[in-house]
This record gives sequence, C-alpha cells and structure tokens, in this order.
Amino acid sequence: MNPAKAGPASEKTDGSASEKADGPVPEKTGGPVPEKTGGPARPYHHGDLRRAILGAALDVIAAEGPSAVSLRDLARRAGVSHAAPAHHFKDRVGLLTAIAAEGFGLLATALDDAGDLRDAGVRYVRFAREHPAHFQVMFAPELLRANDLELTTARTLAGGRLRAAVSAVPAEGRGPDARLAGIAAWSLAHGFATLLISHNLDGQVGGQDPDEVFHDLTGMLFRPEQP
Amino acid sequence: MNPAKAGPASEKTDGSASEKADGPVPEKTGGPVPEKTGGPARPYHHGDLRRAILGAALDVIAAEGPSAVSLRDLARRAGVSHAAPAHHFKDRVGLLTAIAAEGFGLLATALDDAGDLRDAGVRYVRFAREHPAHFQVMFAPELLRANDLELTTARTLAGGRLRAAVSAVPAEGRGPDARLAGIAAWSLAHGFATLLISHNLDGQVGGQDPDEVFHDLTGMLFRPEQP
DNA sequence: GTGCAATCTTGTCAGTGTCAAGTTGTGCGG
DNA sequence: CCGCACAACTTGACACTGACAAGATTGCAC
Repeated sequence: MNPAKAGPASEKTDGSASEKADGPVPEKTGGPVPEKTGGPARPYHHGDLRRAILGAALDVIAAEGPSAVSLRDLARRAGVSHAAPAHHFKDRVGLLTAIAAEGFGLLATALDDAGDLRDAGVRYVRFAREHPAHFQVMFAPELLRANDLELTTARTLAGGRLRAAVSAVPAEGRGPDARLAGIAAWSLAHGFATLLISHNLDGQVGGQDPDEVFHDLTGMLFRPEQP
Repeated sequence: MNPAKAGPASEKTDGSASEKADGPVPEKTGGPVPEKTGGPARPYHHGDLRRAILGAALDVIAAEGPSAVSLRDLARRAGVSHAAPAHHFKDRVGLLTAIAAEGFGLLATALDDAGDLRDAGVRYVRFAREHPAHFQVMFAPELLRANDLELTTARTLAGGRLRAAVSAVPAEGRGPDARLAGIAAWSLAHGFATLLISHNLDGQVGGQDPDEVFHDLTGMLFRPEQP
C-alpha cells in the first residue's frame, strides 16, 4: 500500500517473521532440510503457512492497523511466493475475516468462566489489550465477509457469553431495563477498550493498571446501594 | 485497492460526484461531458476541488470505510486528473488528516454550548451519527499524520470542550475522582457511538431514537440520589 | 500587458490484489 | 512398492494504486 516504505523483496525476505507464530520455518520433524547447502534454503511445503501468515498479519495490524496488511508482504515475511497466502485465505478479505472469527472465538473463551458482569467487563477490556489486532478487525465490518459462516458462528457464541453476563446481574441492581443495562455495560467496556488501544487514554490513565481503572469505572454503573 | 470491483476508468468518469459538496462539477456550459470530442469539456480550474475531494472522500468512507478511499477514484469523481488531489493534500495520509482535523473542529462547535455533561454526551453521540466518516477517521491514529498542526490544535480544542463538560458536574454527583468520571463518561459515549455506527447495536436499539437511548444510558452513570 | 505563483495535466515507476496455469510434494489405495 | 489424485506452492500476467517529476494552463497582482 505504501510503496515508499517497502523496499525490494530481498530486504524483507529474511526470517523476520512473527514471534507469535511458532517457527515460520517448517522443521517438520527433523526432516531433511538442507541447512545452508547450495540448494534452495526452504522446502516446497511450509509446514504451517496458514498460522505463519496469521501471526505475521497480527503483528502488522497491531503495529500499523488493518489497512497496512499486504498479502505480498506477509508472503515475504513467511518466505513464500506472493500468491501462497491466497491458497489459504482466498483473498485479503478472507484473511481479515479469519482473524475476526479467531478473535471472537478467543473472546468467547475469555468470557467463558466470568464471575459476574463486572468481571466480564474486565475480561473484555483485557482481551482488547492482549489481542489488539483481533479486536480492531472484529469490529470493522467493512473489512470482513459479513456472511462468512465461521465468523457468524464465532460472533454468536461470544455474543451469547456477553448476554449471559448481563442477565446474571440481579434485577434490582441493573435498573428497570435489562436491555438498556446490557447496552450500557457493553458501551462502557467497548469504549474504554477502544480508546485504550488507540492510545487516546495514554495521558489519563498514566502508568496505572488499566484493569484496575476499568474496575473502578464499572462502579459508576449499576450501584444498587450507596457504600 | 480492489481492482476486481473497479471497472475501467471510462466507467467511473461519469458525474457521480458527492452530493454533499455544493457543486463539484463546474458545469461551465451546462452540457454533459462529451465522450471523445476534441474540445475540453471542463475548465482547467475546478473552482473548489479541495472541497469536492473532501466531500467525495466522506461519502466513500461513510459507505465503505477509510481503507476504501483511493486518491485516483476521488479524482475521477471530481472529474480531474489522477494527480490533482495531491496538490491539495500532499498524499493519502494528508487527506485523511485534513478530514480528522475538520472533524475535531466540527465536534468542538457541536460541544460548544452544551448544557451539562449529559447533554454533551448526547451531542457527542449525535456528532458520530451525523458525521460517521469524520468520526471513524478521527480515532484511527495509524491513518493520520500525528504531528500535523491543524489536527493537533483542533483536537486540543475539542478535548478542552469535553473536559469542561466533565468539570461542570457537581463534585458530589461524579464520585470521588473527577478524572475517573471523565474517563467513564467518555468511554460510555465513545463506545455507544462506535458500536452504533458500526451497526453492532442494530438489533438492540431497534427503531428507537439513539439520542433517547443514550440519554437513558447516562442515567446509569452519575446518580447522586436514588429516584 | 507581463510575470509569477497556484492549479491542474501527463507520464512514469514501484508496489499491490487477484486470477490462471504450471510445478512439486504427500498421502493413499492397490 | 508403485502410481496417482490432490493439496500446497510457484510463476506469470493484468489492472489498479500512491507517489513523484516535469510540463501546461490560468488567475491575479503589479
């Protein structure tokens, strides 16, 4: 996308792949990979190219946003040809959709055993901090294939976890309208998370633990009794 | 960005410019642009190209997100050559930065004569609904030139309006920590606005007036007394 | 009028997504 | 053990994009 910052292929073909992906170099099972002999350095089959592309994409998104991902760049990072990613993700939208679906899955498991609504909110914010790339893509519908099956099922699963956390709040604590309480809780958590990972709260929160700050924030919603 | 959906240039050169920009096409003679006749159909100078490009960009962003804006596409919509936009905005980042700066200016004036914090929140959300393109770009720092002077001054101005609204809340109503109250209010409004314009609340809010919903939401923060 | 600066055009280059067709490796039935 | 279908990857091509450079046109101060 930005030709000025992308050097020639030779500069980027070194093994600077994501640390998250567990080893972009296949190393299948001690296979006969010629180490540095004159032949081709990498085997024809990558081993886990899909995971490597995902990991590299997450790195790029976390650092420069979703619009900075380039399939060709990811291919270079993984040390494969420029069209290899398409075989796993169909196209750019397919890659981002896969990331979003994975994100909703991760969010669902993060919310899995939340104690109460306040705990769910803290987990929501923590998820956004720990998986900022996923989080950004999950809520950017114009980048996604809306009717993708994996995406919709994962999103439904995560949505169910959220709704469960809201309905667990005792009725006298959440005001007259449960629907409204859900929107309020989601808005507060989502807004805090969004502002946090876009560095719009850097001046306000300072060095304090964001989890703690948000915990205090939730005290301003849903207070059945005054302390 | 997506060549598959973009036809040849001749298909997009028709006068489908933004309706928001007041007269992007000069229409010197009022006649339609002749396809292949020798005479130049449009004058050399556009008249208000900067505004036309901005308007077209806002249309595209509102419809397909910031990643869908293409300087060449905007030039086509305005009926100018592919390099004309660069003269006004330097590059793509410059265009988006100008949009963000304009957005913070609009937000500042929208917050100008807000009554109380609740009113400021309602105006914040209304701004996001009425200027979704501006809003999206304003909080996507990776798309912007961070040290742009116009941007930083406009942002500071809007930030001041927000802080003023928070500090106008009586101390006993906002809890022990004014800073925390500000973060809470901003998070709630920002989260609601973000979820709203990304259509993540379509099922929840239904046909209800979003302003009203958010007004009710704010009642769950900052309640000095029980009703 | 003349000169100048702002505005816009034309041309070019490297980078990108996507499709099509070919190549290489893997696993499986026989 | 063998061949073969299929998955994984490569090569090549095309239309598109952002950015830059150099030239053409216009409005405007003087």
